[in-house]
Amino acid sequence: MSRGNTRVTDAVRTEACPVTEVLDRVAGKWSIGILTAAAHGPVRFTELERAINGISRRMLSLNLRRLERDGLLIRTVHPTVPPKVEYSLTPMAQELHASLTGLVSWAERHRSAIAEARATYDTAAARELDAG
Amino acid sequence: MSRGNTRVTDAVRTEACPVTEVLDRVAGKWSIGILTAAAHGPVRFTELERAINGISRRMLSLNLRRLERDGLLIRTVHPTVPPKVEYSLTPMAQELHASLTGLVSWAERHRSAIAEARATYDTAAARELDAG
DNA sequence: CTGAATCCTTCAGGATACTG
DNA sequence: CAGTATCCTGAAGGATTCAG
Repeated sequence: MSRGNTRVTDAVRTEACPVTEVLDRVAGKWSIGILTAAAHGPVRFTELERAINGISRRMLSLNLRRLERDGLLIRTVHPTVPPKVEYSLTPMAQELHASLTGLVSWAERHRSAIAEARATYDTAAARELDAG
Repeated sequence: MSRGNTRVTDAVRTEACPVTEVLDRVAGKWSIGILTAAAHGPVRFTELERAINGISRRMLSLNLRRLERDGLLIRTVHPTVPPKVEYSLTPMAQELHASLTGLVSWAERHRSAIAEARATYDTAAARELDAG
């Protein structure tokens, strides 16, 4: 999520708006996908890369670091050759994943309704352009 | 939800698509705040502007349009002078708001744990820099 | 295999000014 | 009151390359 030229520090912002703090954990194009992909046990880097359709190696790495930093992911390095690194959710993240499941469920249930609403809205706007 | 010997790849691909759609509706700095602020009945534009700390008039307007387009907000114009416009959640959005409440609750419960994890992570990184 | 480093583009979002 | 229009910045994210 872009914050533009906001001058407010993170500390002040999160204190003022806890809602934003939630979003920051889940924000970004890939966080939910990573959390979902890692929810059912230890997963290797390459497995995640293959599982999450369209993610770049860079973004996967960046997001894994951020999630690990926030205490949502456990990173386990097996000192073998070739290296083997596994990621899994912390208990805290497991809870988060449960909430996210609710979101996913909502999206599945209303996906077509949203598409329809959007189409209706757009045709209405187009008609106004014709009329005006 | 697949478990056990189901391969991660298959489990995630089927979820990753709606996941992206969810995120698109909730993405952005203000969507959750707007949905939360409008959840308890019709709210006027200026009321939202005051309720949501730090939002600009432009972003409020843009997000209201987007939410309305997706069928999450109802926009009611009262042809009075001065103009009066009220926003309220559609039933679909009410359900979404229920899920979002879970997210907010999660954030409140684990906020300090996240801050602590972050501090630990950062000090560990700093120590490695010193050692190296 | 698991990354980190670098460069580059896109776009959300802030500041500001204007309008019915 | 409830917006729209314009300009601009900074962060997200993609592509590519290098490394342990």
